[in-house]
Amino acid sequence: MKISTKGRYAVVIMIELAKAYKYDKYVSLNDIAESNNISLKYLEKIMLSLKKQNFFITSRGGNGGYKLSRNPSEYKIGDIIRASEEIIDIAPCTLNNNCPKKDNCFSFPLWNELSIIINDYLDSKTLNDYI
Amino acid sequence: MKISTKGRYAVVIMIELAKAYKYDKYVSLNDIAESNNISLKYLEKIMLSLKKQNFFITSRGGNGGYKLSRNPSEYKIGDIIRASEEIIDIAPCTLNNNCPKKDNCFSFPLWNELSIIINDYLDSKTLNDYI
DNA sequence: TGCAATTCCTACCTTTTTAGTAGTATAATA
DNA sequence: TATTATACTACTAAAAAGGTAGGAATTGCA
Repeated sequence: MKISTKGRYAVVIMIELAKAYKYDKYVSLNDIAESNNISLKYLEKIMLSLKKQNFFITSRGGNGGYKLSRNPSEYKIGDIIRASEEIIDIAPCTLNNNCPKKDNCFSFPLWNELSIIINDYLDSKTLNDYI
Repeated sequence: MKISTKGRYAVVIMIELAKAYKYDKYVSLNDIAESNNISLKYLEKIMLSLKKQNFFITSRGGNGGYKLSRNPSEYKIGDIIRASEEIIDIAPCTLNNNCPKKDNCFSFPLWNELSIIINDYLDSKTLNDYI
């Protein structure tokens, strides 16, 4: 039971962008890769997932990179992790919430409540809390 | 981010044993496997992990099986999942809690707090809550 | 006594997921 | 035009997940 590097790196990247937000400057992935000791190519791939959500605006070429399109406080950590294609769900029954036996299942309340606790926590925090 | 079948089935099995506790009867894995639609062989393997913790006493042969060695209220759900060899930890840094950079890490507080929330929840519940 | 039921134990195996890497195209800038 | 970036597609090795297979040991019962 863990959050994969994909979800974790996504948050790390977004925190870096959040830190640069007040300077209104583009941050290149190369900088993030080096300062966090993560492969550039892998970060590029993760960015591709996040890109679909319009989390940031980009610029190619020299002095280019990524910057947030909104204030850091408007990014929930839960949204970032979900966007990275990491599925935040504890069991198949909590993911779909459509297990036919859930009303007679003794363990469903456990997985369901835990899942809610985790999601609520991650949705209660924004990038602003980690700058 | 999910709990594997190993950890989930472990809890399912233990709940079944907890339900039978008041009758002081052995429950065979075959019964549990059939009523929960899980392969017997796989359950056997999971039991092997749990066995190390002296969670239950066993009897072979006809009318044999497993029964809890203590009152259901004395089994924390967290202990059961951990015994199943499922590691309940969100990131490497929360598992060892010895990342050299954790004091300067912007995301450590996030993973650390989430990890604590999950473990606290799972340790706050016992089998008695799911009978 | 012998057979059926059951746990105990080791080894193996297939599929999926994780965690990347490689290569190239495209765009901006100096 | 050389350099610095992102954008995108395809591939891959290693690990983890989710089992299966086979048999040995033990016990209860007819």
